[in-house]
Amino acid sequence: MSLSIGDLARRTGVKVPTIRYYEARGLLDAPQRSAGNQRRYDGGALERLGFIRHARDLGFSLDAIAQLIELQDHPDQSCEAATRIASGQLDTIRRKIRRLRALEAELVRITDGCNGDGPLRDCYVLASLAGHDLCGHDHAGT
Amino acid sequence: MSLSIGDLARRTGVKVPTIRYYEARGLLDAPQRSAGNQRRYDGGALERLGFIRHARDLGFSLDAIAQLIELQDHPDQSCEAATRIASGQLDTIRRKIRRLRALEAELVRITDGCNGDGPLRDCYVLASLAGHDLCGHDHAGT
DNA sequence: GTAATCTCTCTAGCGGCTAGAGGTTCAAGG
DNA sequence: CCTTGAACCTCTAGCCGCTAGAGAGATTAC
Repeated sequence: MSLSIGDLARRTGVKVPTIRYYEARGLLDAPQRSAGNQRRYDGGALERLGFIRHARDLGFSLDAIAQLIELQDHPDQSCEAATRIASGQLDTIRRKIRRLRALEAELVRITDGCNGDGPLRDCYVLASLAGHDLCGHDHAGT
Repeated sequence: MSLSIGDLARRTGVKVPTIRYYEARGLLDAPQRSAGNQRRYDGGALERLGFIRHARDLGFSLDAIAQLIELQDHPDQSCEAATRIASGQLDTIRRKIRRLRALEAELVRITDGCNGDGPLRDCYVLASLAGHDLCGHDHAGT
């Protein structure tokens, strides 16, 4: 099997420049080249790129993915490190969700408080943004 | 009242380089300068920066904030535009929450499926990331 | 053989800051 | 009044994870 970068892109749903970017970042090995210097990929690259894509879809950072790939290459260790990375990612996502829910609540409060057709000088949206006094709780990020 | 950029930073919780950045982006008016070319702010700047900070905390983009400021400066119009921006932001946040919840569910499934002490070659975390077959649903972003 | 479509490398840009270099000004203490 | 040390100035570059575009060369289908 010999795939051009475009073939690989079509098969994995990862865009061509992104594939090159992953190579530059060290996530993908530099592949063989054709006589005319074009990249030619094999099944292994297809698999690895699929892995990367899937992990990206789940929100893992490229650094985390690099660590996971490193782990894959040493299959005799315990998988504890891999689960640790994954649960770290889960924590990150949960923190983001908590924060966004707080923002959602606050925004609902703000938009609901405004009837939407008065003049701007009385607009509850703008007033809420201007003064913390109308806001109540502290919604600084964590 | 005459505040240095550092005073302003302390009072609003916005860092000094960020204040200068906001000025360069046109969100803050260029303030008066001291004889030695240092920025000197008045109460209006304090208020506006508070507004920006609050809106940033709620996740508004700088562009959206620029629009809101523009609206503030024309207080005779209807406040419909302001509510529209705010509910757009609410939509954005809700979309993000939905997506993150899907990722959370998938990550829970993956980490729960792994006992955490087998060898990496059998690790359910890595296997799940490698193959979409273990994953089931499509969690592409929207 | 030629035209259409890839592909190559390189650079620059997005948002929203953050960090650092290298130099000037300010405010407080002696 | 003078010195110190903190704060300030401008400018450039870097972070993440791509994305877009220029200008040139390779490949493929007919």
